[in-house]
Amino acid sequence: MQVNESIEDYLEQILIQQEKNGCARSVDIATSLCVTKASVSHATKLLRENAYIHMDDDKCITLTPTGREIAERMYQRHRVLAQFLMRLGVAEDTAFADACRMEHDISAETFSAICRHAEKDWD
Amino acid sequence: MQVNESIEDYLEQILIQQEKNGCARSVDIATSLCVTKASVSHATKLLRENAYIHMDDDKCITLTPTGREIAERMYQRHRVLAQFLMRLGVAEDTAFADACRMEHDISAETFSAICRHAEKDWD
DNA sequence: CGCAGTAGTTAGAACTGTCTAACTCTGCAA
DNA sequence: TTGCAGAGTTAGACAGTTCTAACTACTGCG
Repeated sequence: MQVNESIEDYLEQILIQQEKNGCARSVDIATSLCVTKASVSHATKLLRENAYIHMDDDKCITLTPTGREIAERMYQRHRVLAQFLMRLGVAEDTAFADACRMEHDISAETFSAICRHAEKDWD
Repeated sequence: MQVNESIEDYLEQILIQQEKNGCARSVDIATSLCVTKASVSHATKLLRENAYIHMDDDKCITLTPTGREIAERMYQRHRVLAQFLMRLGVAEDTAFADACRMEHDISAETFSAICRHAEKDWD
């Protein structure tokens, strides 16, 4: 299995819920990502098989160190990109939505450059 | 057919070749996008069926007005985004490669904001 | 106890985008 | 004329992502 956009989104969402509630539930992931429970079940099966997540007996999902590494990279990108776009004058909702897609596409070099500028005031 | 990332890439590449040579050829599109001729053939079939491109008897591909509109939007985004990233300090090659993916992801609002800042000097 | 609601899984299908392999067609050169 | 090279197409396969529909399992209430 290769880690692609969809997989990164699942991992990031699991991180967010894990931080908030201690662990993530399939049904909440489905709601947040606007997909069906079946899609989540399919994705979590893959993620389990590849040791990105762990699911205990009561279906509580937590990230393994490997999964967490990817999830935190995505989550950090998401926040920094959104902040950066807002600094450029983009409305918060749009900034978060666009950041959610951009986070998968940019190279480490571009992300570094954006980090260097995300704190600045330009206007 | 919905216009997605892959379709946008084909249209943009056709525009670039059309500007350069008067029309585009499947084999050159394949080389530029690093896909097989079969993939191009499949894509151009869809693009023809949906009136985004026209292919004359000697296989010369040109954009219809509808196709051109999308292609020009993508090409403009590509150039502006790449310029913007270079202003942030990203190397040219990386800037163009990242811009090529980002161009599909950003909203009109974010693109406007980037346009407003692409010309500025920050450093 | 029985039933309803909630959570999760599985099977099967569809769609997209790509690939390889095999084919046609055309033009050119020995 | 023959045959090769280049360009394009078609068929069939595969992987990824999603869906619907039907299922199981658990919980809690009347």
